Amino acid sequence: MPDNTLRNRGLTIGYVAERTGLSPSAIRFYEEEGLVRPDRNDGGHRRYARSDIRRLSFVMISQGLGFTIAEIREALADLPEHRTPDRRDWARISRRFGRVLDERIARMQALRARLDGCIGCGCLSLKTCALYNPKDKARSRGQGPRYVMGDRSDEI
Amino acid sequence: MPDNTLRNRGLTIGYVAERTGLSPSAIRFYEEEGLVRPDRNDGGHRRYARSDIRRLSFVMISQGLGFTIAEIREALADLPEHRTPDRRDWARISRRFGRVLDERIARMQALRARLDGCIGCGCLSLKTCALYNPKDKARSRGQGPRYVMGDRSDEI
DNA sequence: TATTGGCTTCAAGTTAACTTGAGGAATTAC
DNA sequence: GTAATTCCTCAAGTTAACTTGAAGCCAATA
Repeated sequence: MPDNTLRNRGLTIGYVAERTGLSPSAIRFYEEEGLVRPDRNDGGHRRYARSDIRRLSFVMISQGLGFTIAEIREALADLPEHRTPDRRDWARISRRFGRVLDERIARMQALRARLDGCIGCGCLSLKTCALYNPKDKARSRGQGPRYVMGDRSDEI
Repeated sequence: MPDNTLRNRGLTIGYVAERTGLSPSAIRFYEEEGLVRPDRNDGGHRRYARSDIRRLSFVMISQGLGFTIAEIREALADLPEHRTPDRRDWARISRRFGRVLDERIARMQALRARLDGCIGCGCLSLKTCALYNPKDKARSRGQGPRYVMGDRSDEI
């Protein structure tokens, strides 16, 4: 009575899909993206290791935290290739993601504070509007001051 | 000497683009999306009102805050159609967005806290993993407990 | 052995928020 | 009046993260 999860050594994509909740197409896509590297059996079917379930779970959790596949791939690149990743490995990656999350929260709070400062203003100019002017956008197209959200010049 | 910003009553798309920093194609796209409704002159060219600069600035700011076009459209639907929006209008919308931002920050902080709780765990199961299990995902495909990030069953 | 049913590849579709390009008309400048 | 801009529409391309479908092997089962 062969275990139907193990066919010709390794887990089938269907079983991994069952266990992770991902669709087979998503798992294949993650392979294209370099997040997993399953073996193949003689017939050309993918065969996964048990640790791939862990990897894929990490992918799902990371996505839930708002990370892109590129970021996740980079984080997973830190994992040992031939050793099963252990708690310490995951902890390292998690701490790294935690720091990124902290930065994001800080940025959101800064935006939030600026919005608070701007509520009720309504006639902001580019020169003074903190919301409009966060330097990370660098929208300066054309030179000279452009007044926005206001009617300070060239009234119609 | 006609003001080159006003051609046949109203602002040209080029001028509005200059003033907002948006590209003409983006402004046309926002029209398709229902964020602005310019007039047309006899030749079929778009003619914008001055208040459209304000609307478009609001769009840009809102996008910087992370809102989608659909959300922005909904917010702008609150604005009076034929009256130039005033400070009170903007303040109302801004407060609404502020509340949404607050929620987002809270959610991020909750995720952050869960990540902290999970660092070092490494062998989580679906039953106990707070990160994997946020109900907002509702990933349950197929019934029965699925263990993830762990090797608790069917060891290879 | 035959038949399901799972698995394979590859191409194309999906959403968001736009951009790019083609082909042509309107407007402005000289 | 003519050239140079600017604008028009419409179709298709772009990125991310996948899904869907077609056409056809591979594998488990009766």
